[in-house]
Amino acid sequence: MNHYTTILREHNLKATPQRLEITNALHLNGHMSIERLYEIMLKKFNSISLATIYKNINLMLEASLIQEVKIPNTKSVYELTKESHSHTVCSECREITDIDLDLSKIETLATEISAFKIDYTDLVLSGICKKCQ
Amino acid sequence: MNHYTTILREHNLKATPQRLEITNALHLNGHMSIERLYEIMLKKFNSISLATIYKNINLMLEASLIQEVKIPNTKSVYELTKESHSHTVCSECREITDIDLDLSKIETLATEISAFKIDYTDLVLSGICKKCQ
DNA sequence: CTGGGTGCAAAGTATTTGCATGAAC
DNA sequence: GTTCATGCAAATACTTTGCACCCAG
Repeated sequence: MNHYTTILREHNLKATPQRLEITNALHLNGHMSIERLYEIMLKKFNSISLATIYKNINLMLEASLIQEVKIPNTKSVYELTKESHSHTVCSECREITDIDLDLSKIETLATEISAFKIDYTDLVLSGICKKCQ
Repeated sequence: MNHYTTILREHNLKATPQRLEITNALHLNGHMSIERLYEIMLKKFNSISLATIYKNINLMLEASLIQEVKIPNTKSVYELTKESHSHTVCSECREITDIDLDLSKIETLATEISAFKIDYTDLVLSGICKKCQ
């Protein structure tokens, strides 16, 4: 049985073909906007509704199965939840890429400066990727 | 003459009372959503239009007079442009605060790992602020 | 005075909701 | 069989646009 079938059911979400295709598309593409996801989904389900996409994205967000990524000057994209990581975004080709960076020093410093108790840290590096330089 | 009068004119924007009040409100409040800004502006201009807010926010963004800040689980807020800095957001009181952190080590590391040429870095720390702990 | 800005109304875009039908389990 | 998801249409929310009038410079 598909991995995401199990995960969906663990969150009391039925494993419909539409939902499995959302997880599949995110797995293959990494980061997708609602708009892009809709285009992809249309290829498999020619009468899928945007409402279905929105409803499922919201349910999956609540279940922490996926996460929203907010990038400057861009619509939000969504990704499957994985270990904490940062993102790069290329201003040329617009590609969004995961990058693993150790932020613990920064977080320690921030806590010392401000007595703020950090739950999670979002870091986005904007610039030009290797290919576009 | 008001500082922002000068800056607006330098960008070929007339220094109208509405625009000066936007800069003033941002100066006093730090970070504001469109909605909150509209509420504040209504106190001074009882017939101001949301369209005026949107038009001016967009013009000021183009002029780099202000910047959009994207925070997880929240509508975008805007702030007056200043030196690069990070933000904390409290999940309890929702307050957004500036914090100065030296990100150069992280940026150097990121460049080494990925050959990505960084133009700017956005860092948001989510958690609980001192007051709410 | 003149060009650009404002407020209003309408249009456009994005997202959510209600409901009848259909599919998952 | 029962519950919940889907797709459609309508409703709501958010943002932009067009235009007549007005004000900053």
